[in-house]
Amino acid sequence: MDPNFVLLSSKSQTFSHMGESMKEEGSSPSSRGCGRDSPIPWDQITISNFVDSDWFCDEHIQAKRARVETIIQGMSLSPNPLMPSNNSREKDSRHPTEKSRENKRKQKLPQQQNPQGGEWSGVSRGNWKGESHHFKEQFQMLQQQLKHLQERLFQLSEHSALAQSQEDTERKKDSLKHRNDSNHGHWAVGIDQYKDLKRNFTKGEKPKISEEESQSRAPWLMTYEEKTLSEILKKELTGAVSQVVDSVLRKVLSKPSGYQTQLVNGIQVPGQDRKSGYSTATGNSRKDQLPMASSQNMAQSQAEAHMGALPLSMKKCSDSLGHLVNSRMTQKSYQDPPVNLAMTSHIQEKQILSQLLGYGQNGHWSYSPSQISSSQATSSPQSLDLPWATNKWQSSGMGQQRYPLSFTSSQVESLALLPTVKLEHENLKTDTDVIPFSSVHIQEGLNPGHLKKAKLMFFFTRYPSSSLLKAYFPDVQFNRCITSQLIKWFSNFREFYYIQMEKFARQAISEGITNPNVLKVPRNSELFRTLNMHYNKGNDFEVPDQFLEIASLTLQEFFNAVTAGKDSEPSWKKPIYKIISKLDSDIPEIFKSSSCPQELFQN
DNA sequence: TTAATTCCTG
DNA sequence: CAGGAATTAA
Repeated sequence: MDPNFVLLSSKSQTFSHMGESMKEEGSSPSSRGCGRDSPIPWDQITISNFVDSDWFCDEHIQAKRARVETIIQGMSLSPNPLMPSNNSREKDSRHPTEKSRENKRKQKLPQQQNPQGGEWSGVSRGNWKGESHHFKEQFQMLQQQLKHLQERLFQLSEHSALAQSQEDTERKKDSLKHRNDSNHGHWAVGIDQYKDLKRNFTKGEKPKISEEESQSRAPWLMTYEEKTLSEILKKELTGAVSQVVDSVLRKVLSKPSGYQTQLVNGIQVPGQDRKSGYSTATGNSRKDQLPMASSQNMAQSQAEAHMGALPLSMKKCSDSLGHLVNSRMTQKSYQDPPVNLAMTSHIQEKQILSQLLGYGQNGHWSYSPSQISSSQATSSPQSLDLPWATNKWQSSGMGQQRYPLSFTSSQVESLALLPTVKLEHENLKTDTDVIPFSSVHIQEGLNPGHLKKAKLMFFFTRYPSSSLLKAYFPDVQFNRCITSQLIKWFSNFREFYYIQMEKFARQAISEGITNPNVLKVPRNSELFRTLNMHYNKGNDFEVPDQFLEIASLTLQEFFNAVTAGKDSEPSWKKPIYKIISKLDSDIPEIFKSSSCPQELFQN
């Protein structure tokens, strides 16, 4: 599945706003100087620094408060300010030629896409308008809560700095113990007035950070009081935010009941046949509105039948990148709540929230892989290593279905084939434990690994259609250029193939052979060696007998034609081409794997 | 027109 | 193997 890169993009995108302040906090020398520098994720940095290092840097408190407020506002504000920068980044990250090509297509197609897209967003807007209001209200509630917390914290910090009696600390100890025991007295430290709010917002679900974990992660020189405050703040913030997010999602997911069964693109809906989902989709279905060629659809469902959801790239080959991305993202928001809430990263949730709030539509969510990789490469690993996101992804199994989570040696080796930027990206991910959907992410272009794979595929198909190629290169982002490049590859393969056949056929004739039936291509023959050298350099793959038979037949056809003196005719090879073109066979399913060459070589 | 193919060249 | 020209089929 590729929500991956949609998600990744959204990660970098959604958080770029708040990330401005956060990253600054996590990595700026000043904060490092105050707090002890430790490689902890920034979500923790922000919180623990907030209560920790700020105890020692009082002059920063005001600034940090402002930051937190900015963050919260950023969550409820329009992400629109992000859009322009993102778009420009997307464009800038592309090659000029590619860019112009995309632009051309975008100018050509809008008539077909926009009406559908517009109708689509109109519908969703209408359905979710009421929800949006509610969400905004909840967010405002959150903001207020946070302000209260900040004020409270500020007061307490002052108070504790002035008069920190032993009696006090003893009492805090007790309350902390009590909290550990019962998990009820979250506000035993004297913030009782927040108890009710806390209950309202946490509703049984506890933040993942356990007491021990957070203590071991933040073993600062804190008093119990401070620790307690830290814990409370952490739990409160994470709990409240996730609660709101979850409630939002619950409402959204339960709302458009009809969509759920229709928007099953790549998403297994229990009790619902996915293919019937395709066929019975109505005009309201996103799927139907995707401007895709039917052949692509077929290839898609065929591929999906074998490997689950396809990467986004396959859905983008009709050049309607943004529209398709958008629709796919929305599909995610329709997923089955119980399952997918667990599988949905916070990034996704925030992304969805942004959409629910009325932003991020009209195809502005489109991202090129290059943009994603570049944005990830430029952001700090820590900012990417969001523990909750990682945990949820690891437990989701979504990424695992299509993307190997760990690097085998061959996979690492294969990375050497990737473009430089991609390689850096991969390494970054490896280092930061955020591997899931990035290990085999969508390729913008074809790399030597793809060439290798294509050559092996030639053993099975000499005349692959573009739809077939799309099906067998799921990790490639198909566009006009890539498609024709692949087609050209096979054309070149054929060229070499036919040249060899003609050459050896003539050679046989010159050797005085009269019976074409003796012309074979045994594995010890020179012809085989030549072919194997060309298509299977390194002998990584066992040349199928089927191919050798076809080669023999080709050889005989050339032999017959030349013997009959047809080679004097203008296009005497054409009949031979026609014969051979009908001899394509099915390609083994393993070739559909995005990490195909490696898997083949391992076996 | 466009995509696919072949042929030719580097 | 890529690029370009020419041809062909849709």
